[in-house]
Amino acid sequence: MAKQAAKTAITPTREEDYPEWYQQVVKGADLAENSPVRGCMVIKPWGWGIWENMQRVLDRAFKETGHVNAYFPLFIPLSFFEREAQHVEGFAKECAVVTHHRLEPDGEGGLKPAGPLEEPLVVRPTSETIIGETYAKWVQSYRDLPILINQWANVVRWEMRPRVFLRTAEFLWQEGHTAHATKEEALEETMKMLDVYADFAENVMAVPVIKGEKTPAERFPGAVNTLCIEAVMQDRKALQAGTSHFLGQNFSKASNIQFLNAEGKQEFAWTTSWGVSTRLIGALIMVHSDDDGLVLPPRLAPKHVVLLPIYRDASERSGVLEYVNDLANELRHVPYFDGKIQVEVDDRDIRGGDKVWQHIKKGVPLRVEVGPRDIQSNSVFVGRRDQGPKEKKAVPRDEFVATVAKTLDDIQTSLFNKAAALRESVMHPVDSLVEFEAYFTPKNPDKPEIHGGFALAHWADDPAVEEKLKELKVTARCIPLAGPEEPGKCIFTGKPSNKRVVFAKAY
RNA sequence: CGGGGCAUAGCGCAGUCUGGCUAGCGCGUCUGCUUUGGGAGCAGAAGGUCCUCAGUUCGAAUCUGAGUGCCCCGACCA
Repeated sequence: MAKQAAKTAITPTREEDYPEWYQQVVKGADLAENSPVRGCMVIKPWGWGIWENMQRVLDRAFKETGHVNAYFPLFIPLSFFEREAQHVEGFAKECAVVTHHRLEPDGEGGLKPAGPLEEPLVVRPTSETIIGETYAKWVQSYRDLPILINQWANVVRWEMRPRVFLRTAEFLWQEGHTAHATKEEALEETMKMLDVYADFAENVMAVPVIKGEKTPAERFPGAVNTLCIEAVMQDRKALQAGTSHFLGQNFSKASNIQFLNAEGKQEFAWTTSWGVSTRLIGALIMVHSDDDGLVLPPRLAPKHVVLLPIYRDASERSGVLEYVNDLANELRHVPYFDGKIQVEVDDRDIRGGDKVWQHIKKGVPLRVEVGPRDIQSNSVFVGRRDQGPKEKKAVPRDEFVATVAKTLDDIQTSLFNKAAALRESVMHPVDSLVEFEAYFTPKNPDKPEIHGGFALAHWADDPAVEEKLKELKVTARCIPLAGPEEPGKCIFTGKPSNKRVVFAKAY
């Protein structure tokens, strides 16, 4: 007797234990695993495939907006790092520092660090300082500007509470660093890249975002202004999915990026920086996935279609495989998004049900079963990942091939719409502190249930507000750019306010 | 950095209190056979410095001491 099949592929469900569900989705989809180094993860091929797709699409967007790629060192001399006071304050506590350059026997069979460095090296938590130092050498005249460079790199921030993809000690990202002759141009760049991110999140990740400006307390250390995109996860918490910083002249003064303008006067350049990281994969998981595992938007899925040959014995096998391989080859020529349909034929010798569930847990958008019966009727049996695992239907083979790209677009759209509906359902105007507190207080404080959401409330920049927010474990996510001007009173201090701010618990 | 807990097979655990046969169990892994349109069954196999070091003892996974690592709660997290 087969044992009772679990109702969902992932246990626990989102409702039962959201953080644990997240970890099980990552495991079930074979995206990544924890490594022997605390806080550092091994990204496995399926997870890496998603990141590669993100990189490809973003990289093209950066090139289309006039940027080029380059690479700067992993190590930053401590003295560079010290130059921008705010920057130091923000990052000092999470820096890994290299102090030695050699190992030697410790006399007990092991090794110990030897050869102390004259100046310690900080493993980059971000590269403003080292890139600023380099730009200072490159820039002499207004004719050398703008500099529009991006780099793909790893960075290290020694986090106390790591979580796979969402907060890891080492993570991968891209960081754009630009220098401009005028403030206006730098501001325009900051906004332009925010739009690139928002467009990517919505059209490629199928994740609706709120574009906004950070409050002073949440700003990047050393920035004049930080813009961000914020997304709603299924547990109603917020996740910052991308940031774009207007750095003013803070870093150019710290690194001495000066140029001679057209009037022959020395000026400091205006700089920006902007980045997104492997954290986006965490966002992808928490926005779309369900209790059966990962759900991938087709535009980022490493494979769009998995073909599952079904046969009983060797005599059936060759016929089915021939049919399936033929179908795979035809599909591989079908254009989709910015390339072709990616197809996997899974003929591994493992039990059928187990195999199908593996692909469900990995979030492959389309599963196609082909057995002797289907071949007889020249049709295929199709399951969509955005629908239930049992909702499958027979489709004539040629129709499937002709409509596969459109079907993937449908899935992409349905995922976006579902996420947009979720976001709408958790946006909530709040007009009093009492209401605010109630909104963000779980019924069960020991094991908080899914609660809260995105509270839109009037706000004033005041230390008392920070105090209250900390108590509730809520943060000001952003001042939405699109939010209407609306006179009101700060719900914390009673001070006048002309716009609502988004508040939420956050990752 | 403060408070608490844990350390035995890849993972989850029992055994420790009360020292004593060859250190077990579940899951997973591997192999074979039977199965396969929905998460299989049977048979077999591999896999352990019982965290480390020192001590007590005829004998230590078990008792004692020191060390190390990890987890949870706080602090911290642009």
